[in-house]
Amino acid sequence: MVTGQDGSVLRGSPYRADCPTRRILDRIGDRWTVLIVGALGDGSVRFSDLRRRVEGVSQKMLTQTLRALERDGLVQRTVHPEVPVRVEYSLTEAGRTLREPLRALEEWSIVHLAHVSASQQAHDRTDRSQPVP
Amino acid sequence: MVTGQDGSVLRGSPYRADCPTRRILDRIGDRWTVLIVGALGDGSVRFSDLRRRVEGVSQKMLTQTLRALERDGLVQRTVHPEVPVRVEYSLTEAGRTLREPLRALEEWSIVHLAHVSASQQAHDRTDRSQPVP
DNA sequence: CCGCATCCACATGGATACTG
DNA sequence: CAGTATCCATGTGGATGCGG
Repeated sequence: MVTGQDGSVLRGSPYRADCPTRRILDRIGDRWTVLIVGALGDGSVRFSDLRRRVEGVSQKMLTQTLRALERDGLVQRTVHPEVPVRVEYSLTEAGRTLREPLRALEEWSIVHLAHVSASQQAHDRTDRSQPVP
Repeated sequence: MVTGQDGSVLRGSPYRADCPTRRILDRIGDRWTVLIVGALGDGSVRFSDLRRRVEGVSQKMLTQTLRALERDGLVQRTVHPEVPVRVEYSLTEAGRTLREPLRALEEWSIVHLAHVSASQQAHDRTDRSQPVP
């Protein structure tokens, strides 16, 4: 929606369906993608291990997220046709590059979480009429 | 993420409600936060301007997101009690620091979007049975 | 073991109408 | 202008059961 031909940010619309940032955020902005990318790390992890590492994820969402990442060329899926089927996942080279900016965000989170939490509590104490969930 | 207090990656649970990354992602992972932070930039922007800059956002979501950011101490809200009320928003110092990791992510998006899109199309051509929404 | 299919609860967010 | 309040459509994601 809202597609402007000019690249102006202030005049034009920064919110466009084809905006790279928007596209990527729609991908990694979900509940699990970032955690899964983190959990994959450098190695090759099988499905059940992954499920244990990313505690709280349902197998539906794990599968779904992995499929999306695979489609995006960020995750490699390898099936070992053994007796009990073994499937391993690993980040592709492109996938590994995603870890950097993600780590930057993680850093920020760790550094600023205390400040953010303090702000929230101070704000909640100040304005009792808006208990913001 | 995936970092427990003990530093263990494989044993502990990376998914915990108090995980800093999880907390932050829950905040900025929504549809508008990142765009609004970007639209605020360095200056002071009034509500209606903001709404125009972040085209596509409803006033409900704009208000809601700004309130959350304000509560987090990332956005400063200033009311000018003039005839037609004028309200201006700007990033706090903490809020401005968020722009760096966000920019890193944006950079990544721009650099890798082509690759990701290509992967998607290749994947969709290869496997017609799973059109992955 | 890995994953798909189905049903369903809930949160997100858009449209609309009204206030100060 | 800058919200607040309400209703409602939709998407996300959890639970469960089945299949290869």
